[in-house]
Amino acid sequence: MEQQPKPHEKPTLKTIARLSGLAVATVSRALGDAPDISADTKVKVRKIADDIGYVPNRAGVRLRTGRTNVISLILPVETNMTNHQARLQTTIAQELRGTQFHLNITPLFDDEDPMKPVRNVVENGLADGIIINSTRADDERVRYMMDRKFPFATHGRTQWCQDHPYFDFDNFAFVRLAARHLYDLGRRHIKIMLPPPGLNYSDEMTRGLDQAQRDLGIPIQAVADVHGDMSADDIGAWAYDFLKTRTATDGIIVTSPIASMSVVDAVERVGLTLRRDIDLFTREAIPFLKLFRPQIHLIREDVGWAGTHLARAIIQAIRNPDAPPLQGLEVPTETLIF
Amino acid sequence: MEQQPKPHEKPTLKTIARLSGLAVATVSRALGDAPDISADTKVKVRKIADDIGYVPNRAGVRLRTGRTNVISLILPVETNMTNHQARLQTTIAQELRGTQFHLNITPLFDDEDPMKPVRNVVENGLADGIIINSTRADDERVRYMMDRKFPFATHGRTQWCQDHPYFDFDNFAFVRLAARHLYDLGRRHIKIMLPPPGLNYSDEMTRGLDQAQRDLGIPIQAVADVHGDMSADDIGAWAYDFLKTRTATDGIIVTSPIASMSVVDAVERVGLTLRRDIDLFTREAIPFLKLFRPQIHLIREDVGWAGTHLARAIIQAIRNPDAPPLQGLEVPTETLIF
DNA sequence: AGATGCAACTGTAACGTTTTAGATTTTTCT
DNA sequence: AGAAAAATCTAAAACGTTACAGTTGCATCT
Repeated sequence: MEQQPKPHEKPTLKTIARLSGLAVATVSRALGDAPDISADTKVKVRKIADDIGYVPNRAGVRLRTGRTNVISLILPVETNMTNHQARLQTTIAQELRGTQFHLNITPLFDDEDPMKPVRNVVENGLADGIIINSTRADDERVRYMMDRKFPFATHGRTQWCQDHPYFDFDNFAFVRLAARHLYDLGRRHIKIMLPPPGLNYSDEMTRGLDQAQRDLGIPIQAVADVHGDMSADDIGAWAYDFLKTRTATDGIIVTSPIASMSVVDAVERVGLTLRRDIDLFTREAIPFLKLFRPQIHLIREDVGWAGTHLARAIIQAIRNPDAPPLQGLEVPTETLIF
Repeated sequence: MEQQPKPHEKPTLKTIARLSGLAVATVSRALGDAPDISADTKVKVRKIADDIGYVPNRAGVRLRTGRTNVISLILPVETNMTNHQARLQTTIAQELRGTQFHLNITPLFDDEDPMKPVRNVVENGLADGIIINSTRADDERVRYMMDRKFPFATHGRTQWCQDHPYFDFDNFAFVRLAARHLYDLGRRHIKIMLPPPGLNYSDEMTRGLDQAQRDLGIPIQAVADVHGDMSADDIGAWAYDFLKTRTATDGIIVTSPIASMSVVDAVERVGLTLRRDIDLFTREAIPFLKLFRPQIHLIREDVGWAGTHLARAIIQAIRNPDAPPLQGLEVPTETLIF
């Protein structure tokens, strides 16, 4: 056991072994809290490790165990850049602080198969877990990862979501609430602009729409030819044409803040006045629409919660695959309407 | 050389060696295009590698060479969540597509030393290169990385920036342009809200401010007690008080879109009218202020360019450390005013 | 013929870690 | 005291890669 003030290089298990007089294997097992190492030794090794600032070499661990200590967040590169995204990432990263996990951003481009990044990560062992969003009810990526028992969490639900970790905003409830709100304001000619079809939350909103029509006994029309993730300009142009020809519309439900701004702009361009002639209901993650037009009715979505939850969920899925999956649903209520 | 249809496992160099009848070392060197391998062999090896879908094991490479093939983007967790951030990341990721590099997000929290993540990455070899932003003129992180010859690129300049890769928006020019624009509109009582002091771009703006005062021969006051990264509510409250008491103000220059919205809100609350009583000049990365109030004067900042440039710059710095550093400056011009 | 040079390849070691099987010491039991 | 059992530690191998020092076979030179 040489208590030499070691040379100036990155400490490894070997360094601790030399310093403590123990074998490398013993040091490894001591730090890993293995049952066949004495308490004394564990304390001693831990002490030395802390003193010299030992940090396990990721490549070594990864090569030996296959564990990467990386979580991969797969993000569609959206045309409508939302601050949504930034906030989600930030909170995930925040929640990962203090854990061994690093956050890796894997972009998903419009022009490529959504399966590609997933397959890449799974097959090449690029991460211990994956977070995806923009789920479909029958999501191929989810099926793929479930089949292979690869840890993942989804932002948005799927048809199998009782069996996997997820976080979702309750868009079914959102639409019902929005419709009810507009109805209570006396609106009877309500339209809704849905997100791109095929996505699970679009389906949810359609369900919410059907339910709302039954609840209220009035028809609510989903507008065709346009959806919430088109460019602001396209939405604006469409909304202008639409409002110009369908003057009966007195209420409109919109999914995204950017789309809302375009719609409001169109409303004003055709000469209508918010709250007097027409009411608009939407939701937002980052509060700023209030400044834009205080007349907009809106519900707050807590994306921070989503990020925190997803981070916890994926860690749980990695560390404890047999535990019940962590699931969360943000249900908008009357009290969240501003 | 067994041309056996290999078992169903991840192909490695060993697999190719078995298939080709060559030694593992030869295969490695062939794929690495080493000079002492015959062209025939290189072709043969490459063919087999492609056929069986060989992808180098990152942990193996990393352990052996120390190269991580990771680029770390260190992002301050800002209170004012900007879509700026999201866009920057996306374009960096986009530019990294097709390279061997993965993008790692390392958050920098308000409550921690900005040196911490940098030191962590450098000392533990967590990445091959680092991208940072929110630079100071005398930035400790930059000094640290230059001393250690660790590849990095900065979003924002420093006092040493002729010697390292960077991308920056020319805030000096921005302020001059903004002031000139307001001056040409007849404004003579101009105020400016600066970003937090200490940051390099804040210094740049102060320089631009001084220059503008000399250019135009009028005083332009930097407002105290408030700066561009405070919360929207705080800025709004401050702006309200300010405008209530200093009615002489007829022009104001603001750095961020969110701050602009708050200021506009305050302007309207005190009963002033944009363009008639007061003009506001700002800049934005994602176009939406035009929808908010078309009366705002604004310049477009191309964050996409920033991301693309920074990605290229860091790759160059990693692959070719002795080449002159890639540097870019986005200079706002009259033609970019909308 | 023997030496020299060269082109093309190979064997071995090492990066840092964990696992496995085994070795050594200590304790407990009779 | 001696044997069995338990506690504690260690040596070696392996993960996939690349650098280094050879080795082999063959052509060229003197």
